[in-house]
Amino acid sequence: MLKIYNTLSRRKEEFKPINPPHVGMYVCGPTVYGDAHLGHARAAITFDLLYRYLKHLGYKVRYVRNITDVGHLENDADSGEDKIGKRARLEELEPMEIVQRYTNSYHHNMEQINTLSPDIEPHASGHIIEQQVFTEKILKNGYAYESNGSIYFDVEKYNQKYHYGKLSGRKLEDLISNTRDLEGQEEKRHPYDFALWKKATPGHIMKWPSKWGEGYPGWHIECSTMSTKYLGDIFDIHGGGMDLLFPHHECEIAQSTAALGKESVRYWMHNNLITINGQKMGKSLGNAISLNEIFSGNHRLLEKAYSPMAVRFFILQAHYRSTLDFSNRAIQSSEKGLERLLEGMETLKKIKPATTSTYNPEELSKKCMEALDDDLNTPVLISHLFEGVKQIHLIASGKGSLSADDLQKMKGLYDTFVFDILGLEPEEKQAQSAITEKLVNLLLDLRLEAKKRKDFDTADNIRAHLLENGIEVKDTPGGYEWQWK
RNA sequence: GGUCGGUUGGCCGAGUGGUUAGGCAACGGUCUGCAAAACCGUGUACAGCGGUUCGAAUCCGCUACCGACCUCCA
Repeated sequence: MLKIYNTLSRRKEEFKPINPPHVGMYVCGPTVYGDAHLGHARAAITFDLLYRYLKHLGYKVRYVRNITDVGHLENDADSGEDKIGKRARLEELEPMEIVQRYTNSYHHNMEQINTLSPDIEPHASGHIIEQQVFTEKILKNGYAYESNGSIYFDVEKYNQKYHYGKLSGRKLEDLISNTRDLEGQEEKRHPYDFALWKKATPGHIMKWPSKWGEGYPGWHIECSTMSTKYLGDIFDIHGGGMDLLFPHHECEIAQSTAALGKESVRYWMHNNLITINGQKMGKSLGNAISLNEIFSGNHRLLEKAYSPMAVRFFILQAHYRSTLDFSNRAIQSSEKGLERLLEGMETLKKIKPATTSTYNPEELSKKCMEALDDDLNTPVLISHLFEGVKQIHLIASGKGSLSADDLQKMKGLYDTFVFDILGLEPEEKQAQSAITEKLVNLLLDLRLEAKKRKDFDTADNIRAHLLENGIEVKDTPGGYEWQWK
C-alpha cells in the first residue's frame, strides 16, 4: 500500500485516490526564461518516478505540468519588470521567442534524463481568459479587490474564514510582522496581499486586455486555474519544489478555496533542493549548474562531463525529501554504481537456468515494492537492487543457481524496477560499426594467439592500445570480452 | 528576528527504541602470465551535554553548528 508524505499534515499518509482508478496529478513546471538546471531535473525526476510508479500500480494517471511563460514580477532594482520581458529586451527578441527557445530546451533536457512527458502541458499564456475568469470568481466571492487597475487577493478577509498559512505552518500575525517593505505596494491594503491581475506598466511588453485594462496575470493564479481546469475542482496530488511551498502554494490554496469554496488538493508533495557545497543552488545565487553544462562538462565546478543517466541515478540515490549535496566526487560514485547495476543486469542475461534455485526473486521483489510504497524510498530500493546484484554474481560464478522460472522472474524484476519505474536506461555506447567490431575482434584474436605463445609483451601492448582508444578488454578462461569504456 | 528542517564512518546517503542499509573510495585475500571483472573478508558511524528506558544514533530537554523559507526560484 502506497504511503506518501503530505506536506499539509506533515506526515506519511496512505494514498487513496478520489476517483480510482484515476489519479490527477499537477506539478509546477519551469518558468521558461533560461536553461533547465539540476534543480529542475530533481523535481522532474521525482514526479516522473511517482507517475511511473502510480501507473505501475495500475492507476490511470493524468499528469499535468505547466509551462510558465508569462512574466512574473521580478523583485530587484528593475522592480515591475518581468523576467521574460527583461530577457527579451536584453536579447532583442520577442518574448514568445524566448519562451519557445527555452521550452524546447527544457523538453530536450527532460527527454535526455528520460522523464515521460506529462499528459497535458498547459501554458500560462494560453489560459489568460481562464485566469481572468478565476480572478472574477474570487472577486465575486469577496476575497479580492481592485486597486488602480490591478486585482489583489484580500488575505486578511480570507483569513477570517480560512487559515492562510496552513500549508507552510504560518500564522497571519507572524506574516504581518515579517513582511518586508517592498516598492510599489501602496496599491495593496496589506503588504501580504498578492496580485491576481497586475496592470501593465508602459514598458511592460507581455500584456493582455482585460475588463480591468491592459495587464497580466499574477504570480500564482495560473496554477490554481490550470490545475482545476484539467483535473477538476478537487484532485489528488499537487507537487513541486520545496521552495514553492511559500508563498506560491500557500497562495494557490487560498485562491482555489476563495474561488471554489473548497480546497482543491488532497496530497501536497514537495521535493527538496539540491545544494552545492552545502549551499542552495539557485539562479539568483549564480551557482546553478545547467543540465547542458553537466552533460558537456562545461562549468567551472565540474571536473568532467556527466551523462544524463548518471544525473538521474545520482538524484534517485537520495530520498526526494532530503537535500542532496552535489559534488564531483558524489556524482562520480553514482556513475560507477549505476555501471555496476547495469552490468549486473547484463550478467543476469547470461545465466543459464538450473533445475533448482538458491535464491528467491519474489522476496526481492517484495522488498523493492515496500521501499517504493514507503514514500518513494528510492535509496532503499536501490540498495535492495544491489543486494540482488551480489546474488547474480554469486550465481553467475557457479555458487548458486536459479530455475528457469525464477530466472525469468529475476529478469522481469530488474527490467521493471530499473527501466520501467526508476526510468534508467543503458548508457548509449559509442556507435559500433560492424567493421570496427570485426577489427577489434581480429586484434583480440591475435592477442589470444600471442598469449598462447607466452608473448605477453605483445598481448599487453594490444590491450593498452585498445584501452587508449576507449576499449576495455577483459580476459575470460580461454577467450575475451570487450566493451566501450 | 519569526517559522521549519538538518548534523550518520574518508565521501555520498538510508534507517529510526534491541538485529549488516547501500554505493563510491581504502585495505587484505581468491582468481589471473599480469591486469580487468567477479568473489570472499576487513570499518569500534551516528554533533555535544543531560534525561526517560532493561536497552537510544533513534524518544525528551538544553547547547553548538549548518541550511531552507519569510522576495522570483525546482
